[in-house]
Amino acid sequence: MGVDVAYRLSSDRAFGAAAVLDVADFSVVESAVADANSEFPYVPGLFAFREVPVLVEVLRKISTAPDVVLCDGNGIAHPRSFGLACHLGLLLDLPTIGVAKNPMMGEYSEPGQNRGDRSPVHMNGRVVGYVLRTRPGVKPIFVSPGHKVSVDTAAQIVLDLSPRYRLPEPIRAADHESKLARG
DNA sequence: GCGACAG
DNA sequence: ATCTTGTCGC
Repeated sequence: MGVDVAYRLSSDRAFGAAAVLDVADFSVVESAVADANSEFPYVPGLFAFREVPVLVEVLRKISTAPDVVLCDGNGIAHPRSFGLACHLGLLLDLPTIGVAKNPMMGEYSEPGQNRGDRSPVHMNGRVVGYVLRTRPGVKPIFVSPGHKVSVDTAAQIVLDLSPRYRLPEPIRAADHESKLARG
């Protein structure tokens, strides 16, 4: 499953979406959307307080039990080692993985140019995530565990769920749904 | 103190 | 993230 939130700046509303996919063919099995007023502003490090509320709402509408939830943002690769994916996972008691398009924390080196190439992201001498190349020659993504998933498993799952595009299919699907709901 | 800083 | 038109490429 993938989750994402789209905003309508002009009307101050947030549209959360969740999409459950079948790993066999990446088809969308179930999806749902929910909207709410965006209460909390975007503050780096406090991202969860902005998006978790509407995401919890939309997940209440999903009846399929997901194996893992991919979130737009970070997991433990966070200043307080507790990003959006950690909040959502602990709150719902579900395995979660953070998938960010840009780095926020940690030290890392540029991964190779081939699909699947990755470099560990270190924080205080610990590996908190991976910079993962999902498409050859394309900007890599930043993967870190949210809840109940190891660093290596998180990277492997995300790579497996990104067969064709830079971002994993579940997140692409959720992003699409949230934007449709936003109008 | 200064700079960096997911979406 | 959002606001926006066209444009280059498979």
